[in-house]
Amino acid sequence: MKKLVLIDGNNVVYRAFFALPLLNNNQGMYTNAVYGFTMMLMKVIADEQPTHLLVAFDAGKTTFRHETYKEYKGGRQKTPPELSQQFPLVFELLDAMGIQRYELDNYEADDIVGTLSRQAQNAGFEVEIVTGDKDYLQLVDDHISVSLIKKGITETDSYNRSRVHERYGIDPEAVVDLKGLMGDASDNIPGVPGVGEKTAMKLLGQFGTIESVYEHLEQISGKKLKENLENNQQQALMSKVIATIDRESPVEVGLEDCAFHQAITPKLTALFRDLGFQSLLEKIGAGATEDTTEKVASVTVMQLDHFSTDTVDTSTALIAEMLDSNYHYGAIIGFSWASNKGIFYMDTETALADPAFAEWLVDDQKEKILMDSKAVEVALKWRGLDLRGIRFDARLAAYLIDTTEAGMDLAQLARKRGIDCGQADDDFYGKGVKRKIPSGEPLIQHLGRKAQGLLALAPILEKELEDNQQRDLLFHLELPLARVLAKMEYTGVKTSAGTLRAMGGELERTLKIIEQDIYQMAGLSFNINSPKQLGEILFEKLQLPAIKKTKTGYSTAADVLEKLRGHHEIIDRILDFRQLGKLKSTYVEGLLKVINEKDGKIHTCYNQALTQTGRLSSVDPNLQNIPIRLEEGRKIRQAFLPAEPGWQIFSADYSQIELRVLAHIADDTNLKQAFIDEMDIHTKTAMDVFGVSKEEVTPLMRRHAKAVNFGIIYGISDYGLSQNIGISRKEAGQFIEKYLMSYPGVQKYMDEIVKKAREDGYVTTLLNRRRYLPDIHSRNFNQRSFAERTAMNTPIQGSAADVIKLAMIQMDERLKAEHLKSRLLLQVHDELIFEVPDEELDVMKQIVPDVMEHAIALHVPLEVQCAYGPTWYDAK
DNA sequence: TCTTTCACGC
DNA sequence: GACGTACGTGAAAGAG
Repeated sequence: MKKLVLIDGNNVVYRAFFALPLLNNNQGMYTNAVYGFTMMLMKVIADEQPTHLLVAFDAGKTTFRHETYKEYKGGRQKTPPELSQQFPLVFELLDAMGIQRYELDNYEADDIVGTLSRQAQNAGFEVEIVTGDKDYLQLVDDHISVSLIKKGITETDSYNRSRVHERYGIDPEAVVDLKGLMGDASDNIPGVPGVGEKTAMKLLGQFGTIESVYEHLEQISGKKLKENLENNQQQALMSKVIATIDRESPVEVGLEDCAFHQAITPKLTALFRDLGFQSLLEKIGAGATEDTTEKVASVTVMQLDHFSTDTVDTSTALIAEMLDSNYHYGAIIGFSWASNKGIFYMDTETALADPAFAEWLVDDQKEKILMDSKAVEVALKWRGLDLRGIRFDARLAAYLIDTTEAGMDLAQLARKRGIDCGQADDDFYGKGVKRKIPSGEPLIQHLGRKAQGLLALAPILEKELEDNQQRDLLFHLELPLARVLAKMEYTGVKTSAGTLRAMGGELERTLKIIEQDIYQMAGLSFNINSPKQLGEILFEKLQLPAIKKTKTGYSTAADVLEKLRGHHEIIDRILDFRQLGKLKSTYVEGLLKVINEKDGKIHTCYNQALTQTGRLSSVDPNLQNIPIRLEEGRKIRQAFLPAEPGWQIFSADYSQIELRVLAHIADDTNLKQAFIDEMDIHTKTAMDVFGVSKEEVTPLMRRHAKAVNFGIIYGISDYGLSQNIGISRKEAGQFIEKYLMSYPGVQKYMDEIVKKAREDGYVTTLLNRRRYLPDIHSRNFNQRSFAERTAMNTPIQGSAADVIKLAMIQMDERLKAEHLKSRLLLQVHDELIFEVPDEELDVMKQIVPDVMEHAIALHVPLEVQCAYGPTWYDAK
């Protein structure tokens, strides 16, 4: 069977442009509309399998419709240049795919589509039209259907005759009558005043056409409506004419010209590559692999069987290749380095056994440039080698320059700056199950190129830091911090597997009981962990009211279940089951899996170049989200112990560091004074927001005030706040407003930081950490609001991160200076956890708050609270 | 293998 | 008024 797909090119390109953020390729061309259009096109081809395909475009500004009505499409916003630039690219793409495209002077895309669809139906084709424009529904016929783009760019709704009738209560032929009556603001078609969709549908349901409506005017009830119809008869009829698609336009392409055969041509892959469409390249099975290898000339890499200082210089780029995601336990594939003396390679075994190599590594005076220096340092520590003289880390530098670049591969970072450094690791080694490690010359070449690329990249990154005034941030904060973190990770935290196993057994028994209870209440067994099955039980079998839906079904999230508490006793049991199940799977079983058998410790990995705010993150395992709020979960902390007998776990946390930082940055008199007076900040906020005295603050008021402070710190919206404390969005908005009125300095800061973000495109923290906010200019309300809240929030959260990082470095130095045995183990955003010998407890109680509180001088005092005990649980 | 949903911390 | 709402990590289910 022959199938013709007709696409309204203008409409789809427009939709794509507004649906997607402004993407750039590496040449600075905007590509979002082309990208979205291509996605849609590929999806349509895959779904419809057309034998014939044509994309129609509007030809120019004026059309025959302007002769009838010169205001047609008047008042439209001019096409943004970012979008018009992309049309030539769309044409190029269609040509490369061998797809017929067509425009016709004096006509619009819909006339072309209307004409061809009629011809095709007569010739026995099935026709599918793709557009976002509802006017096309008038073309729907027995063999013509219209796919309307719903949202995004690839989601569509297909309309045939019966669906049109179902949705609008009229036949497709009457769509133009509907439009004539109700008008269309976007095309500047007037219609009849006071007649909208509902009235028009009613009238047409009764009389069928506009003409017939006017023949039966006397039957129409409603004085005003009748009057409007009478006074605007000409306008209504003219609107109908304007809205009617010309199905007899002088189209010069024939159906046979639209024949389509899918083929992936070199032209197409080249175009995708130019546009930077990596994911689409992969989709069509032409990943970036082959041709990058051909382009790169080979480099001379000397393979050494022993280390010589003649190969290194005052500055040397070192690669210790590791592919395992966990550098504590992963293998080192090989070493390479590059300096003024050349490029060198040593296999792992040889290098690790060579004392001269070890001596160079440990030499503080021999400066090394690395990528992910902490990982290399830790991996070498496990092999008994000390790495010193780390002068530069390309990963950290890239992270400071632009947080969004931190995840990039060395080759990607280099290529962006015009340095050829061979293939990306994922391309060279393959990824996922396909990963394999080549040996011999290819590996040597790859590692050699990486070292060479790193050597060339470092000064460029350093220059960029210089331009951003971020040199201090790297050299005096992140790099020294990496050394501290390396020590913490390598040290690890002693963890009692016995304690965890005992908790696991206990949880297992409780879960069994709860499980049985739930099955009994539900009347059958099912998988409680499956939101799908659980949803069906709760909302279908038990008929509980479904409050929220997710994309795939009913939401069964905790906040939803919380609201159903009174409805059925099963809810409480499910919440218990969830809570305990989480403890068992993530914490008991998860942690047991990562205890090192040799030393009985857990060694986490901190990611120092990931978060957009400057905080650290912790993986493998995540030790920054060990339960604390609920007692059952908090007990997990009993498994974390000091490594030595007679030692204690010592914890020190900043009290309200974010709000203190806010008081400082915003320089708000009221907020500063609250901290100087050592007030309970949530009570103080409650007093200000609710306008009451200290004594009048109720626990509920304090709880709400706390949520407001929480919202300020995390940059949540009025909606988020309303959800948190279960009030209306309007009330939440009023809380925020009251807050800002009470703290005018904060209000001023919020206004100014958003303004600054718009001017600069980024915001900064106390120590000049940067976060770019391209969405601050977005036309999409959501994206823009989000960027604005981020602008307000990032300096607060990021500066707090700066402060604790400073404190960690200073703490490390202080411990060294005072020859203490106490060790820093963990950081949890505003909290430092140490292990401390009993005899050092007194001095630590002095030193730790001293260092943390004076890590940096703010306009408000910083306050630190300490606690200690035999386990992490007891340090409260 | 990838995506979605849920839950833990700050 | 739109629309979906702080940042992270990890487990489990289910679709492909």
